[in-house]
Amino acid sequence: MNIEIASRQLEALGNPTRLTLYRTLVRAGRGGLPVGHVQERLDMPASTLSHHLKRLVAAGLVRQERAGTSLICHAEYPAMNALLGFLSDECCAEEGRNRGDD
Amino acid sequence: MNIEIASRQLEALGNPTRLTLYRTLVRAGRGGLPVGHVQERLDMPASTLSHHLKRLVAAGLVRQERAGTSLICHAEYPAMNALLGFLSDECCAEEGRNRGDD
DNA sequence: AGGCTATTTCGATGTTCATGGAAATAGGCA
DNA sequence: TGCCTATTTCCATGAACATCGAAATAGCCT
Repeated sequence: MNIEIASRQLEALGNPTRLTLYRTLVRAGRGGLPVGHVQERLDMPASTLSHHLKRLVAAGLVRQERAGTSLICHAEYPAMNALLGFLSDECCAEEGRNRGDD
Repeated sequence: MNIEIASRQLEALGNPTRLTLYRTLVRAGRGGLPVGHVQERLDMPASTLSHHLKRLVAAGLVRQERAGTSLICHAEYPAMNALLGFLSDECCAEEGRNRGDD
């Protein structure tokens, strides 16, 4: 994990539509959800959904898997955990070093 | 915590410059860091830094405190924890409900 | 092959963002 | 008050983004 990857993932999640989409997939669990199912659930145009999904996939937060004519989308839990770890990582690592009074 | 706030915070972190900036403050710990100190450390123009800092403050991720002519910046740890919680929250809440075979 | 459904790509439009120099402001000190 | 340092606001520019309809593509089934 590094700044480039982390910021790309955070940017991908930093849009209300995509965050809603991502959380829908996170809630769905390991079984995932077909694109069409997500579209109905979130009631958005297919092209818009596809666009956002592509960004989440490019960021490594979502994986897609073909099942016939449908595409099943899964949240990539390991990626999410790595990102969460990166954010809390090194918290306060320099604690005190800028004050020197304790 | 809700989608609006969370996505705004994630968007704020979703830029390499701001993420670096934020992590610098997170590492600094409770003592915080003056704007000028951050500027020297990250070697960026003051106006650019101020712009990014403003976004982090607006998102509620950073708090600023005057100390004479300097402004001390602190990472808002509770906000960070709330955001991390929101992301992992409800993970797999619907697990199995879309398949019905177990 | 032909048709059907699921999904993506293309293209256009308006919006927001990132950057940084120059000028303005805030606070402290003599 | 006048000066000095710290920081922000203003402004302009180029780049990236969000949205969505229409057309294209992918994969199945008969």
